[in-house]
Order: sequence, then C-alpha cells, then structure tokens
Amino acid sequence: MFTNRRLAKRSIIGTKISALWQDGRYYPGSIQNYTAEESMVFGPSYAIQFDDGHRKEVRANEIIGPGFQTLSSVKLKYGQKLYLTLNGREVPGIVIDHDREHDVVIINVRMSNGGESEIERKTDELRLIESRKSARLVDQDTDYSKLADLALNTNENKRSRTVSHVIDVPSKLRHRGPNIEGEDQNNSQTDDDVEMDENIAAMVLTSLSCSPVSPHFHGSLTEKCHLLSSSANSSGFHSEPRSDPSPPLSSHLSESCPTTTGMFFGPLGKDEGINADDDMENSPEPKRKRSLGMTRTMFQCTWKGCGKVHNTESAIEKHVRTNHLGGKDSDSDMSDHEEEFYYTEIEVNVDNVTKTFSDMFTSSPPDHNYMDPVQYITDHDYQRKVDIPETKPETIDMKEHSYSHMYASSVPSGGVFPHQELTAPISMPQMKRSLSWQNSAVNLSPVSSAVSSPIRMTKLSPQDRLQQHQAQSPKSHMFGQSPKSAALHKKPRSEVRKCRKVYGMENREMWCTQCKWKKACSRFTD
DNA sequence: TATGCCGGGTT
DNA sequence: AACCCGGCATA
Ligand SMILES: [Zn+2]
Repeated sequence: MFTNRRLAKRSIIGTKISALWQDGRYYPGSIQNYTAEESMVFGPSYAIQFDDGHRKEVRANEIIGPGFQTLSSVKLKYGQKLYLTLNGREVPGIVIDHDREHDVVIINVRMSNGGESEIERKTDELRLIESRKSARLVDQDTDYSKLADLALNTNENKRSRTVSHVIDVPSKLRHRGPNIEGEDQNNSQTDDDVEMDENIAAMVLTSLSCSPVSPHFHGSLTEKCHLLSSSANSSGFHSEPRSDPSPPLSSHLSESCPTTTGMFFGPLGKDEGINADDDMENSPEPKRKRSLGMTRTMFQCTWKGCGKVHNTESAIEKHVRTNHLGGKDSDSDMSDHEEEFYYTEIEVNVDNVTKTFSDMFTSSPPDHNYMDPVQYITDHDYQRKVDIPETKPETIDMKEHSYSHMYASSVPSGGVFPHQELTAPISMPQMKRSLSWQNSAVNLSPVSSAVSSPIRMTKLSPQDRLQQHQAQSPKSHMFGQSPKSAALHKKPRSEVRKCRKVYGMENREMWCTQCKWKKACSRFTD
C-alpha cells in the first residue's frame, strides 16, 4: 500500500505536500529534508516543515502529495481541512466524514453567503493544499504565497496544471499569529476581536484530538489530567497543553497542531450553531478575557448523538467500547483500538465561557428517522453506569473543580451544524455501525475501513432491537396515529440529551447555567 | 432509578 | 436577576 516511490530524490526537497500530524490530520508543509533509510521497515523519513512553522519527521506513507500517498489512499479524519472547487472557485472545507469504501468524503464548507453546507466529493476532487487563493474571498491575511499548486493527486478543473512538483514557496512559513490559519476565506474574525481569538485559541488547545493509544487503561491516564495553564493571553497559539499525542508518531511534542487546526475550529466553532442559541446563555460571561485559567483535559465521546464526557481516557474508551462498539471485550492488547476513533480529547477551561461543540452532536436537526433509531441505540440504557466507575482516582474528583468551556473536536455525524439543513443522507461510519449492530439487513454500506469487529449482541435479535428502537423514535410520526388515544399532552421529553446527561453529574460545572439551576437547558435545545 | 425542568423560594 | 431546590412528569 505504501507508495513509497521515490521521485528524484533531489527534487523532493521543498516539495509542497501535506503530512500527517499527530492529531491524525494532514497539514500543509514542505519537505525540508530527506533521510534515506532510517527505518528499515518504513523506509526513508522526511523532515517536514509545516507551513505554520511546526516540523516533524514523517515517513513516506504519512505524506500526501505527488510521489507519495494520495488522498484516496488514506482515511481522512474528521476535521481535516482541505480544499475543493465549488462553483469554480476553490474553497476550504472540513471533513465531516470519509467513507473510504465508496470514496466519498462529506465536507463542510462555508458558502459565500455565510451559510454552510455539506458536500460530498470524491477524494480526487479534493486537495489538501490550496491551489491558489481565491482572490476575492481571501482578502486580508496575506499569507503564504501559495502558487504552489501541485495538486496532490488532483487534476480537477484546471486541467492544465501539470503535476510538476513545484519547488516550494518563496516566503514560507509565516510566523504564528493569532489566526494563522488565515487562509480561510470568510473568516469573520478580525484582529481586534480579541475575544474571538481567545476562543479560537482555546479551541485550538482543546482540539488536539490526537488520541494516544494508551494501551490499557489505568496507568496512563493520570498524567493528562492535571491542569496546567497554557501560555495564555489571547493569540497564544502555541500554548500547549500536555497532550502528548500519539506516542508512535513523533516523540517531541511540544507543539500542538499545526495551523489549520485553528481554522478547523474557528469556523466550526464560532460559525453557526453554537453561538446561535447558546449564546443566549453563555454570552453573559464571555466578555471577560481570561484564558490563563487552567485547563483540564477531558475526553468526549464523538459518537453520533452521544457526546459524553469523561475525565479519563480509560473511562472514555470503556464508554465507547461498551456503549457504542457493542461491548467488545476490552481484554488486552491486540484488540484494534477502535474506540480511539470515537472520542477526542478536549480541553476544558476553568471559566464559564463557552460553548461547546456538543451542540453539534446533540441538537439534532429534524433529520431522517434513520437517524433516530441510531441515536436511541447509542444512547440507550447502560450508558452511564458503566463509565462512571472509571472516574476513580486520578481523575481528580471533580466535585468542585471547574472547567467548563470545552470544545470537542472530531465530531462524526452531520450534527455538526445543528441548525439548518443537512438532510443529506449522509452516511457516517458510526451510524452505519450502529445500524449494522442491530440489524445487518439495514441499508447502508458496511463500515468503511473500520474493523469488522465481531460485535455481538446480547439477547435481543437484531431485528428486535431495530423495531424496538424505531418504535421509540419520538419525532417521526407520533401525531398521525391513534388520534384519541394519544395522550392529551404528554409532553414527550425532548430527545436531546441535556447537559446533565452529556457531561454527567461528575462534571456538573460544565453544564449550562440553566441546567445547573434545574431549569430548561439552554445549551441543548430541542 | 434517572433525567428534565416547572414553580416557587432565597439571596 | 442570579441562584437553589422540592417535587412531579417522564423515561
Ligand atoms: Zn444545559
């Protein structure tokens, strides 16, 4: 699989490519150096200079670009930034989901009108590197001069552009500034908008969603559970919480993710959704700037509709395994650590500022019923009891700790942008999974690259569960049926999980104020 | 038993 | 207005 093909060795230096960063996403950069062999197994290693200034050594199979991997040969992670051509113009997008099996990538893009929408594309219609700035959208922020145009494996519209690997850009990395990720076009944020910066920064901190594998639970978790203050102050991009990303990847980990990460969160975060209604409630406070508060690393389940937050990695893993992966036995080693894909690290800050991405997964739009069943399933019963236990020791007893402010990163489903449409019958892995979990007969393609983990259901037959759950789906019809019998007004409880459920009692301080007061939740509205 | 939150206190 | 909480409806 590894296209470790060499192309003129000398010419690759300076080649614009995208390389894998420890958060599992690819970021633009250029090959700075090439060390033949190094690892007998994986071949030469390449020193990558990311456009944002970070650097890292990677293997050929971790590079996407001419002569290396192609987009289609890798699994794009949620949150991966990339570019596509939309209406003749290149626009940045964020990967929502990548179905390798069908070579379909669901991308969220911000439209010129400010709205967002999800688009499906084949990998060969996507690029990880900007081919050129769309003059009009990208005003401000003169940034890297890109011209570097080699499309990674793309030809797309401008067929003329040959694939010659350009030799890098003239003025490369710009130093880190508040919003490095600048190139995102309609970035509503302006320099003066300090607060936003902070948010972004926070988000970034919080984002590194690289989840280490942490072999077995306990043992590893502690370290990551302490609060350390980041460098603070607005802009501070480099602040970096502990998160030692994946061990396997690099060793020195003094930086968080490269630039684009910000872009990733920036837009997602502030844009839409969250702020909308949430603002109402958190807004009051966000005014003050504090960012030096301590942050704490927590783990949030990214399974569609779940969003459960746990204090320890082992807890979240267990949660995922138990509740979403059909309770694969956790035994030891060897098991594919699939659960890693369903949770992400998040940083919680001590203040009550923000909003959470959780909205995204939770507030579900009036989507198809298909969704509901799933949600129910995942959500379903035993969720909570199972995970709490893990909260034992090191996790800091959170009774009075505070952190609130949190963001999640990789969110799987299309829940990303709650509001608006997104009726698109997207098929996200987890969804498929859950479906298959209960009923193999159900539509939807098989799980992508995922594993064919032998999930076995407990007692009910698949069908049973399916029916059972579908039946429960509150929304769907409800009204049409049994007119009279229908209770006069049995207010069916909202299907959305509120703070209490999402964050759990153990993280009460993360709840929205309304929830704390036992009032109607303002964060996860219906 | 657990969640969501109304209604009605207190501060 | 912010904050707290008894207690009920719902699941
Ligand atoms: Zn709430």
